Amino acid sequence: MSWTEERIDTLKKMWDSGLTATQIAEELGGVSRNAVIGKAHRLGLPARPSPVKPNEPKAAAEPKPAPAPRPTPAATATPAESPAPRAAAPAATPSAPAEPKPASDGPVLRSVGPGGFVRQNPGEQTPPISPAPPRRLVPAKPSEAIAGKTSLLDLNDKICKWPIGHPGEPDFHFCGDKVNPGFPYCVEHCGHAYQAQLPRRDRRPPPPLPFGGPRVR
DNA sequence: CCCTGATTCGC
DNA sequence: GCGAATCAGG
Repeated sequence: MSWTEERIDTLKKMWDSGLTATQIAEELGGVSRNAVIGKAHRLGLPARPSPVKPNEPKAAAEPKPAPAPRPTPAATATPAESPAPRAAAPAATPSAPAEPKPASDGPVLRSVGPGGFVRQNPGEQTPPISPAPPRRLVPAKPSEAIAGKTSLLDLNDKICKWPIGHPGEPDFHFCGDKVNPGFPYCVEHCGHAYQAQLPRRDRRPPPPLPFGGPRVR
C-alpha cells in the first residue's frame, strides 16, 4: 500500500481527531500502526499525548561531557526555548474573535454506565470534535451499519431503550419503538424486561438480561 | 502481559 | 520515503 493523497488525508483527519494509530491503521488497511505513526511524523503532524514523552532533558550529574548535541539543524533564530511549539495559528479566525472554548484542553472526564455506555457530562451536549463542518461531508465511516438505526444519541423518554446487539459493536443500536408509557422499553421489550412473579415451582431460569449477560459467541 | 506513541535505522 | 524493530510509559 502506498500513501496516496487520499490516504494521507484520511490519516490527517483521523490523527487530529484523536484516534489512535492502531485505529487509523486499521481503518486505512494495509499498513501497520508503526507505519501510521511514522507517516504522521514525517508529515509533521502534531505530537500526541504519548506515554513516554513528558520527560525533559534533566541536567542530572551525568558523566557525559556532551550536554546537548541535539542536532537542531534549522536553528536559524530561535533563541528562547519553545516548550510547546504547538501554536500554529496566532492571529486566526478574524470573524469569530471570542471562541468559547472549554478551559481544559485535556481529555474530558467521563463516567461509564452499565453496559459500557459513555455518559455525557452536564453541559456537554456536543461530541468532542466538531469545530465546524467546513469541508465536504466525508464518508463518516463509523456509522454506516447504524444508518437508520436508533443510536445512543437518539435515546429519549419516549422510545424504547432496549439494546440490540452489544455496545462497541458496529451495528449496536436500540429498539427505538414507542415506549410503553411509564417504562423505558416498548411493550414488547417490557415483556422481556419485566416478568410476572410466578409461583416458585413454576418459575423458569432463562431471564433475559439487558447487558451484563455473558457474551455468546 | 496488554496498550500507547516516539525514535531509530536499514532498506 | 517507508516501516519494522525497538524503546519506554501507563
